[in-house]
Amino acid sequence: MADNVRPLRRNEIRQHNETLILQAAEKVFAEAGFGGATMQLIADLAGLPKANLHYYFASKEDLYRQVVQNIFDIWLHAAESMDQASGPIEGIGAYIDAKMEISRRHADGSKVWASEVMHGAPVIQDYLETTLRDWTTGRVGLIQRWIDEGKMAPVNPEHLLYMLWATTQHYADFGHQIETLNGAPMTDSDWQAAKHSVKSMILRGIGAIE
Amino acid sequence: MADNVRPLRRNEIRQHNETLILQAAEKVFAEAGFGGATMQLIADLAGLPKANLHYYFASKEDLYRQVVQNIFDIWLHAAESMDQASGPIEGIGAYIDAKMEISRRHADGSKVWASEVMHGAPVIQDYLETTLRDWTTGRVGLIQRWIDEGKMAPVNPEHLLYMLWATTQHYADFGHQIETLNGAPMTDSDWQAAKHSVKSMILRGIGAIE
DNA sequence: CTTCAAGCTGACCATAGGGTCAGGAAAAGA
DNA sequence: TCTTTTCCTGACCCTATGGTCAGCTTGAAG
Repeated sequence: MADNVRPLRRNEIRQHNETLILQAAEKVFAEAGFGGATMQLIADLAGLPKANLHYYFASKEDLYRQVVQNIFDIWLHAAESMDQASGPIEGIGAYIDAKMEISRRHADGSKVWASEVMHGAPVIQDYLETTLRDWTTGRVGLIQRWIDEGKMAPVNPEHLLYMLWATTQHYADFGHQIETLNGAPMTDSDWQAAKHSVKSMILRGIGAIE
Repeated sequence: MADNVRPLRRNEIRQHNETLILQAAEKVFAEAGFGGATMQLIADLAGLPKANLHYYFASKEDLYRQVVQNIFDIWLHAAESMDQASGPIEGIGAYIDAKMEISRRHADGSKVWASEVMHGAPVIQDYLETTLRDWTTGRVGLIQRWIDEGKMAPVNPEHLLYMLWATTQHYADFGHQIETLNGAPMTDSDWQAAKHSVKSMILRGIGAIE
C-alpha cells in the first residue's frame, strides 16, 4: 500500500524526473531568486539527491534557463486568445482572462520571469530581441487596425500592451502584497472580481466599442 | 587638482559613507537580487574596502533592510499628491505623475522593492501589515468618497490601486524589457508619452469626471 | 542469461562569500 | 601635547554551495 512501485520505463524515467526537477526548480527560483536558490534546496523539494540534478541538468544556470523558457512559452501561448478575435472587447477581454489565469496558475513562473527581466534578462535577452519583439510588433499592428476601424479609442498600442502585462502579472508577482492587504489568500470569487475589475477598467479606458 | 582633499568632519564622514554604501547597495541589490549580491561587489562600487561596510552595517541583511526602507518611504511619500486633491482627475492624475517619476528616478529602488515583495517580503512584512495597510485603507476610503460623490465610475477601489501600482512600477521593474522592445533607452519625450498614455487610459477607465 | 547503456548517488573538491579582529591612522577634546 | 574616541582595513576564518566522479543498480536488447 505504501510504495507505488510501478516500475517506470526507461523513457518515462527521464521525462518524469526532469518534470519533477523543473517543477521544484520553478518554485525555489521564484521564492529565492536565482542567487538565493540552491541546488540542494531544489533537490530536497524534488525528493532527489543533488547529484541527480546534475545528471539531468548540466548546471544551475542550465536548469534556470529551462524554467524561464517554459514560462515564456506559456506566456506567448496566451496571445492566441487575442488573435482570433474580431474586435478589442472580445480580443483584449480574452487576453486579460488568459493572462489572469496564468497569474493564478503559474504564479511561480511569473515571478521567475519578472526576476529575470528585472535583472536585465541575462539568459533570455535573445528571446526578447527576437520572439518577443516580433510578437509585440504583430499585436501592435492588430490594435492599430482596431483603432483605424473605429473599434476603440486612439491609444498608444505599446503602452496599452504594457498596461495589460503590468496589471495582469501584478496579481502573480505582487500576490503576497495583495494577500497581506486582503488579509487572506485570494478565493475563487476574489479572482473573478479581480478579472472583472481589470477588464472593465481597461476596456472602458481604451473606449472599446462593439 | 586631482584629489578633493577637503578633510571631512567626524559627523560628515559617517553620513557620507553611509550614503555612499546605501547607493551602491541599492544598485547591486537591484541588479543581482539579495542572494546574488555580494558585499564585495557593493564595496567595490562604493570604492571602499569590504571590511568598512561591516563597520557601518552589521550584516548584509541589515544593509538590505535599510535600502528597502528608504524606498518604502519614498513610495509612501508619493501618496501626498493624491490626498490634497478635490477629485479623481486631479488626485489620481497627480499620483500617477508622482509614481511615474519615481519609476524613472528610482528604478533601482523600485526593483529592490519588487524583489522583496515577490520573495514574500521577508524583511518588511510588518510594514505591509501596518503602514501599508493603513495607507491603503485611507486611500480606498478617499476613492470611495469620490465614487459616492459621482465624480467617477463605481470601480473597485482596491483593484484600482493595484492597477495604479502595477502600471506605473512596470516602467521601472520591466524597464529593461521596454527598452529592448523600444530599441533604445526611454527619452524625455518617451516618458512624457508614457505618462500621458497611462493617465488617459486609467482616467477614462474609471470614468473620472469634473 | 549476458551484455550494454542509462540511471543513480555518496563522498569528495575547490572556491566564494559573509563575517571577524587586531592593530593602525586620524579627528576631537582636554 | 596627551588621551580618547572614531574610523579604517589587511588578513584571516569557516561554512555553504556548485560541481565532479568512481562505481553501483537497473531496465532493455538479443
